[in-house]
Amino acid sequence: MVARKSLKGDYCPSARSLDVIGDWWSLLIVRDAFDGLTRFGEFQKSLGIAKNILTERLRSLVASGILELAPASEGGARMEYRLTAMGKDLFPVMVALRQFGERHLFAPAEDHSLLVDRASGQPVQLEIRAQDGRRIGPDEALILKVPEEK
Amino acid sequence: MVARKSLKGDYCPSARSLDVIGDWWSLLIVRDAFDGLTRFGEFQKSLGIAKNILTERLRSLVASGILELAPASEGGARMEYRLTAMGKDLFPVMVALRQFGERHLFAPAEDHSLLVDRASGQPVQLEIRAQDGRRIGPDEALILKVPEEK
DNA sequence: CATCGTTGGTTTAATAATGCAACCATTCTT
DNA sequence: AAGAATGGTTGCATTATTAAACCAACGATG
Repeated sequence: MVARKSLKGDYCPSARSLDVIGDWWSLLIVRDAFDGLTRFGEFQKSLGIAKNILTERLRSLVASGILELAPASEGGARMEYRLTAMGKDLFPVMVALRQFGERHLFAPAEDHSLLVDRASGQPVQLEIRAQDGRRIGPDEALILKVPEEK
Repeated sequence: MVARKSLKGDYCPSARSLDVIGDWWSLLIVRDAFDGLTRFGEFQKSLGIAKNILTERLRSLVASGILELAPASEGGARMEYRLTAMGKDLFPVMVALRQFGERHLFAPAEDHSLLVDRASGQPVQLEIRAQDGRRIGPDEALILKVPEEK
């Protein structure tokens, strides 16, 4: 491999996002973080990831500003990994992935975990809307390219 | 690597989604497909991906039901890769990634491509709502686990 | 209809990423 | 103070990705 291509310079925001969280483990770590996990060992047990890889991914997520390393809330000298405000902004990504998986990757009768509104206990929904409130699907949308700089 | 772990059996729908599109290239291919690309060569040029990897990823996306291989619309014997209905359901994932990137991965003055409503030309928005219409953030939501089978 | 360029790949060899297991220093527990 | 748990690091084997060369089929051109 001649060095994995970086997408940092791409003008497509999705590409830049993937540059930060687009590898095999990062989003799973983030998912677990949304799920309340904070400790190295918790992630390691939950994901079954190799420890050296976990070390690197956590470091990378911290470096990107998605996680932060804070003194553990229970006092001890131990540290814990927590989602930053930026990390919490990945929430819609997680919900979108979840919704896709629910719709297409489970048999009709098969159980799966469910994301609910804490207040009502009812499932939450994700919607894409135009500014006038119309729901927008892929065919009603259009990507406006930025002019090539050169 | 001793065989990358498969998440097919996971009860978390996000994990299963990542099992299908969670690798380094697949979502970029899907992004380009949303962007209207259909041909092998178009993807290859757009992404700068090695051809053998592109071959494998396209095959995998077809096998997963996200893309389909159809006779090219312009008549010839050539084929083209098109998003299936299932593939189009990844739209919210793309929008969510885009939104995250726009918010956090660009300098204030920096240009980026923009997703707009085809009808009005105005940017589209992604929202997560409870059934009563309240907007929901990560702290108002809760993942209901399915009981461990064993 | 013979040739040439394009498309859509496959193969090969080199290098990078990942995994596993063993090891280690520090912190908790008892 | 001894032993276990936590949070890593290191080395080696295996897998994935890459670039580059190669190739077969198709289309266009003369």
